[in-house]
Amino acid sequence: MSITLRPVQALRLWQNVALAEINDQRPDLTMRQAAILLTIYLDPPPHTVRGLAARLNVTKPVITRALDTMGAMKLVSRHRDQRDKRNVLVRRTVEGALFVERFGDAIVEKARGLPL
Amino acid sequence: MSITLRPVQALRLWQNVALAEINDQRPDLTMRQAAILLTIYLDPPPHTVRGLAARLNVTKPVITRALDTMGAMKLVSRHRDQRDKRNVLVRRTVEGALFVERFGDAIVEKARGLPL
DNA sequence: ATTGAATGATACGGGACCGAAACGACCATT
DNA sequence: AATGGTCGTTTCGGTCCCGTATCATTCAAT
Repeated sequence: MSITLRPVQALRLWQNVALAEINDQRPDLTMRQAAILLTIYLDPPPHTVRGLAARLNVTKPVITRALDTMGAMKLVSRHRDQRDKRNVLVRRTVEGALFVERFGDAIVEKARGLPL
Repeated sequence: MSITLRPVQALRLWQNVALAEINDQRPDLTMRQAAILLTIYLDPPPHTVRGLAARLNVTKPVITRALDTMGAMKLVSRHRDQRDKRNVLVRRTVEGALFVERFGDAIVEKARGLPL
């Protein structure tokens, strides 16, 4: 068994989530920022700039800038790797975990309300 | 009965769709643009700038600019309302319909591949 | 110690978006 | 015809993002 969605339901779901996100106070993340954030919170650590860039298939400055922005939002934090000081380890934060959790709940809620 | 998703599944779904969108050639839409496009294709016409602005709870320039961008991408088209020439009617395009259809299919596909 | 590779950050020019305000075209009422 | 309201667009100043190229730091191998 797997999650079954019809295309029109999928689109309606995306629309409803997008509408909800837009109307929240929080400045909305770009698609790339969202992908980075979710990767940090869903994929197993450690997460480095280079690793994230490879995972998303984007350049490193994209990751650096996204971490700047989301770091200012307190959604992620950066730490130098003490074993190899070239590396930066990206870590989760309490605020970030809460944000991701709320986001997941919002999607679930919109999915529940979908017409069949 | 309704669509049932667990939060972690919802997040994984969003991540996978975002990752797929980023790696497609197509320049990705902002959250607002996506909401506008989906509203045009899912909600019943006619669609006006003012109506879309009210639906999304954003200002009119946001709609105008999004229509500029997505019009250049051929995802939507604009037409003056001949009955009231102040209005602009936003219409679907073949390319836009195809884009939305593909997007829906992509979400469905990612949902199907979700671990339980 | 020196060299070369690897990592992440930064500089630069260009483009897109935002909110607020002003604008032109159009309609409806008088 | 004049007036006030409605609709969509444009302008303004500012911020953020992008891709490319370059930079400083650190590591590893000589």
